[in-house]
Amino acid sequence: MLTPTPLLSTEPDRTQSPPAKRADRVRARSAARRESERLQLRDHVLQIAQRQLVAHGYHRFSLREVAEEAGYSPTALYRHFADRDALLEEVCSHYFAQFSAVLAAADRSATAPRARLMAQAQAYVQFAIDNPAVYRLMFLERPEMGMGLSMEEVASDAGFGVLAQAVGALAATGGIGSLEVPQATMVLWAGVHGLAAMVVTMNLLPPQHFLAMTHAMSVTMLDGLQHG
Amino acid sequence: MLTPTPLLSTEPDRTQSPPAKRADRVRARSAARRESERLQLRDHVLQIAQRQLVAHGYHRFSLREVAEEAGYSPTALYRHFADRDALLEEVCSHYFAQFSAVLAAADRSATAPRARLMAQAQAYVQFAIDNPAVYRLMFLERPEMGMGLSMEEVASDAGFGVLAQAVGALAATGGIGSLEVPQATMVLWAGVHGLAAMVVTMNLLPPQHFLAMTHAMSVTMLDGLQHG
DNA sequence: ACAGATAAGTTTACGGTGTTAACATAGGTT
DNA sequence: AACCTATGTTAACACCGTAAACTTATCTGT
Repeated sequence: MLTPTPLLSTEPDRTQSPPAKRADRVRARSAARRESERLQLRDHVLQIAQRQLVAHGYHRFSLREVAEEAGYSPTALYRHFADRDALLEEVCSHYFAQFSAVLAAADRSATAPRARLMAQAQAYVQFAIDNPAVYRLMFLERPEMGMGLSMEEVASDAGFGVLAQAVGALAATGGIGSLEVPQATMVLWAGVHGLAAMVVTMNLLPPQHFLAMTHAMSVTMLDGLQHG
Repeated sequence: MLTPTPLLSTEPDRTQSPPAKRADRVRARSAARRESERLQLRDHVLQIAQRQLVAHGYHRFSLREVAEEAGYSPTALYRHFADRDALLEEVCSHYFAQFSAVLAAADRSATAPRARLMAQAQAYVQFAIDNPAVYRLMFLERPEMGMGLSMEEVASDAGFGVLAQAVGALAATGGIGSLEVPQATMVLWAGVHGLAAMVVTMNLLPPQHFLAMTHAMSVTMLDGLQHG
């Protein structure tokens, strides 16, 4: 509408690639603009999905309501996401990045392996306290996560590089007893995950208690690893 | 129909209780029979609900399908259960009994406090492996569980009497370091719960691995408690 | 410049869910 | 015989995710 694209018929052979003519540039920019619009829309929808997820909780999350707030018909979202789960999966991966950034920051807040692990545990549970619906989505509502992996793959690849690395550092100082690094990593993860799961599912204690329990659990496990 | 209850108008004062007449007995038995029928139906529906829960998993559980298999219209169930959640709550409480029986049996399989706790942990995760949908329902899908409880109440009353008792026994032998019994109980529970939650949500490792990890986690935590 | 393909959005529709309201009816009570 | 209550039914509402058909705008190839 605003770009009439006037001269075009003067160039009959547009298949030869090296000398890019004006029409090609116009076409390229047009495609880029459309692609950017598409990405912008995707991002917009994703942000709304995030907001609604944290606002209404995981159970009430509805694709139709996301579409309504975004100003589209429900089925329009299917041009951009395969289905509801795919949409949630993308929300998920966004928060996964944020989550591992939080853990990495906690890891950097100390130098001794033990202190690094303690800080990570604290940050882990704090994240669950701050984003219950998100943690639930990431770790409690995805049966298709993994399957057929080895312990090593799970312990290292699944976004827990920082954890596995800190455990490795602890092992180097003799802080792990008879356990292998992957096993110790999984045990530590499972322990903290148990607390986080409690935080986001049953609310039987105020959050601060869980932070205190995280501390207790961390020292218990780390002591136990050392004397194993 | 079968009980015509002939002589009744001859007795004006039925409020006096001691001399129970024939009519009263008939009425009582009739009421008892109806009540028993009602309970029988409730039980029938509950059994079907259990079956479907373990068969289809938590997410696919549907009140309408339960009603269909039971041979009733969907709305009929509302005469016996407040709503879907109430129905699931009853299924839940049934399995809670079974679960704590399993834990108690495991507890009795050993005498030393530490061995008792190890056995309980193993049985705990085994239960989750055997009944994933049930464990999920019991511990992962109920936001209304508790709230406003103290740590002591949670650690003891919430069906974990066996666990708390074993921890108490361990504490008596000096097996707990600086932690109080309720705190130690919660830490142990959370640790094993983390493994169980992993079993029933993500399936990234075969079940046997989780049993091995349960062992590793138990010894780690128990060692850690001792040297804390 | 015009015909055709492609992409993005719409409306409509299907099958599913939990739940409420209005009605039917059998049984026991008065 | 009249009444009431418990236990069912059907119909209906408001959601849900998703597939199919259609509309419309934009870009593309001849």
